[in-house]
Amino acid sequence: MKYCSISEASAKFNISESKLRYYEKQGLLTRIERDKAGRRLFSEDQMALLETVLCLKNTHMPISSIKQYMDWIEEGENTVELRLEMMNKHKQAVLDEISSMTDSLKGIDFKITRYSERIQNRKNGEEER
Amino acid sequence: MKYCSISEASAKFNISESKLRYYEKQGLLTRIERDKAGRRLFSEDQMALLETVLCLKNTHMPISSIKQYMDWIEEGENTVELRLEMMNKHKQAVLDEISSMTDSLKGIDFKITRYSERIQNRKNGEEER
DNA sequence: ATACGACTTAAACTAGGGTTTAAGTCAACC
DNA sequence: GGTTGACTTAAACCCTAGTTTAAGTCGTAT
Repeated sequence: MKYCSISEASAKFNISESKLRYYEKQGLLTRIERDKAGRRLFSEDQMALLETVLCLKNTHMPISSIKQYMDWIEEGENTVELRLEMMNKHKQAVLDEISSMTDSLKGIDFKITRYSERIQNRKNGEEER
Repeated sequence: MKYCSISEASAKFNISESKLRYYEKQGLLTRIERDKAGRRLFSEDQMALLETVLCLKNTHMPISSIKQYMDWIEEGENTVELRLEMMNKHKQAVLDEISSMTDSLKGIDFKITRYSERIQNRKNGEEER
């Protein structure tokens, strides 16, 4: 099995090493092995789990909830229903947030249109002088 | 012209009164009038500006940037280009964020599918006993 | 006139999410 | 064998975005 150092993991996911250490400290990443010098070694499994953590982070799940989810993964097969329920709820929350952002974007687009018109009108006015 | 009290504004936009006060204190809402007892009165113009603030908030623009934008609105016509540029940049940032969230959502959907399968397989296994 | 509810303020406090710091270990090169 | 560079830790610090608190004002109903 291939292992990644913290710098490799950091590069692969484009996330700072300090964040990786922070996530481990917060319990988002567990069972990370160490070499004899005490350096973190990320197994392929760990890298997959990390990718999941980053998906959840990226969709604004709070660290405490991600921790709960990762704890359930650790706990094993009898938490699959809980995990499914959590992911379904989170999916809906993400869809809601995206739709709310898309809505607000319409207001922003309206501003862009109006400002462009104003600038254009000013230019036309100048020509007529 | 019709004026809204803070409680009406709060109800209309479904935002707490303390946030409205906070936004005013941070300079996101300016020139809010007061009645003789010192209570805030939101004009229709103010309500429109507030809606804009909430659009920007909702799309994760930091308070300091929203303040810059509102200051430019106060400053008048000669900041229209700056405002247009800011809105264009922000629009792109929002589109990027939405697309990144949509990407991460695929990972979440994959989990949902896999968990559903595992639960289904378990049920099938039970039937066969 | 007094009690009540809605309103006000500045300032302190909280939570979330990191980053930085201080002090130290290890191993490989010169 | 000593310096260098990558790594480690716990704890302190920082910023953003609010919420809460303490103290007080106003005006209407009783």
